Amino acid sequence: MKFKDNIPIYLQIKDYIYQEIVTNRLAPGAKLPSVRDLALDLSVNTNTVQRALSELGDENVIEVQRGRGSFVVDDQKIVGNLKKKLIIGEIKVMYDNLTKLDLSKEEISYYLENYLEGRA
Amino acid sequence: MKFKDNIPIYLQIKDYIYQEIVTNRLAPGAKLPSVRDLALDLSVNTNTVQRALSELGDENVIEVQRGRGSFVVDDQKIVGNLKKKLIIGEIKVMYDNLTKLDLSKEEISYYLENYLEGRA
DNA sequence: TCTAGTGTTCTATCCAACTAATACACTAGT
DNA sequence: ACTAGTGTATTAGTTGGATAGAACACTAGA
Repeated sequence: MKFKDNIPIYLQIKDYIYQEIVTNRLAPGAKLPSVRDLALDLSVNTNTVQRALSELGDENVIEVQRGRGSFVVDDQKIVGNLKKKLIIGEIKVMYDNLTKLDLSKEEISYYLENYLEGRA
Repeated sequence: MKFKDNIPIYLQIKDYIYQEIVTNRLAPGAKLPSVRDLALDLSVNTNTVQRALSELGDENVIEVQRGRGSFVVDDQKIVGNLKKKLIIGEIKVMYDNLTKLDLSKEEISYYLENYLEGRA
């Protein structure tokens, strides 16, 4: 996995795991790879993975069990809420940043339609 | 000015100046505050401002003149292109991130409409 | 020519993120 | 009991961003 500069790796790992969960590649209740395996896969240090998983545990997105492993929270509703939260979060950041450029709601709407058309 | 953690301050200063230019609060050809004044205004170190301005200069968004000051590039077309580039950039990041959550173009469109409605 | 205002450079220090290597603590199966 | 696999913690070292303070280099006007 390739990481962007200027954004802490442990945050990018969190995002990666969010994605795996929301897309159901890591289903509710599923066991995550061990911190050591993840570190190998992502070519980062164990401590960096540890930090990411630890925060995900604090957020109740995964359940971290000493000696057993880490597991996606086994609750479809929580996962659904997470997905919605991530989606709205992305849209809000975009909207707020465009607002800072003095774009009106109508202008934002216009640019969005244009962009989506280009993806047709 | 308040800065976010996890994002280098000099990058946030760049974004801030982008905004000032694109919104015409800093018109083409206008003189920017000195690095020392900017550092005071933003409550950061001179060197941090220096780094931001230096990069903006490399990008030809401003013209940095030793002994005179820094000036917004005096070319309406360049400013216009900058604005478009920033807008498309914001939208692209949002779109790509939502795609990573396995959302289809139609789903993205749906969530966007919903969000914009809520801002009516 | 002097001076105030500007950008530029340098040295030193601090801190968070990251790495490396190792050890510790717990769990489950044999 | 032992062992393999797991999360957790510690100590040490590197790097990039940010700070502080000072000096240098250039410009324009008095």
